[in-house]
Amino acid sequence: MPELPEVETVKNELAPYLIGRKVTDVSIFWDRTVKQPSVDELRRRIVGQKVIALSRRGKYLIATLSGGDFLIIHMKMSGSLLASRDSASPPPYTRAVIHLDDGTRIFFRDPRKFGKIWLTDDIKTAMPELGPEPLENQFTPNTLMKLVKNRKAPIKALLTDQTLIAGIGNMYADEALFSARIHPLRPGASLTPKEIARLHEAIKAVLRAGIDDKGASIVNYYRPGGETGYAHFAFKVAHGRGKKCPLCGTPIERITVRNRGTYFCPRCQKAP
DNA sequence: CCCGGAACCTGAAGGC
DNA sequence: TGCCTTCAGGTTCCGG
Repeated sequence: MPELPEVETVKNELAPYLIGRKVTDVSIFWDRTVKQPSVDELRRRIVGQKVIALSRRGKYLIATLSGGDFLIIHMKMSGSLLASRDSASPPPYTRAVIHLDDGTRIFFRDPRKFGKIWLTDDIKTAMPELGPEPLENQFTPNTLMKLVKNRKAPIKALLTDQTLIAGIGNMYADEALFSARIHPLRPGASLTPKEIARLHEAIKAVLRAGIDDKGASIVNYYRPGGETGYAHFAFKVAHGRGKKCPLCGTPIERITVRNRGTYFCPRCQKAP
């Protein structure tokens, strides 16, 4: 699913459909999509509440509702939120539909059924403790150094650990490591201050570029209006099977780190 | 606490 | 055409 740039794009583009609207009904087609409370209670509680604000924390999308509740959505690997202002039937793999008082419907399309929805008056019950937002000023090179300096896990695994930094996923971790010329298997503690500085800058740059390009549409990611994003066209190594390094021409390699496909240039990113 | 791997799901794509 | 394997934007749980 969506990583930080994709969720940020969904938040920005969904807001005009949602803000100020009242929820008139909710349909759930796959019960386990609703994590909390029960499907029946969700429907009973949300109907009549107005959407006051839409925000993002890490990869979580948070709608603030007028009745004191929050509707929290995580799209996980394959989820999309699609807005429909006509009467078209829900697209395939729609797991939930939110009906609004102006006739708009929001489809939660999620082929792999990993996505989750919560309705709660306490955000903490839905979200675990998350690390800092990497695009906010509080995230400095020093922050990054403290997070990795005593860790021997591969830096790739640390970057995608949401309790350390919120919002970086598989693709943008690979892109940031390539940009900083750091091998994904380097233990966190082995990074030099210079490398930390490069990585910090690279994280911000790849995430900002991803947002500017409205997210990456490799598979299953669509923006609320149904359009794709463009960020994947700018990827240097992510999903780069069979491609060559844009800097040196060496074939991109794929390894597995924590069960996730990891792409890098074996020449620009020296092995540990 | 830290680390690695399996589990949760379904479909697309490529090899034979 | 089939069948089988691999791969896919994530998180959580379990064992060492």
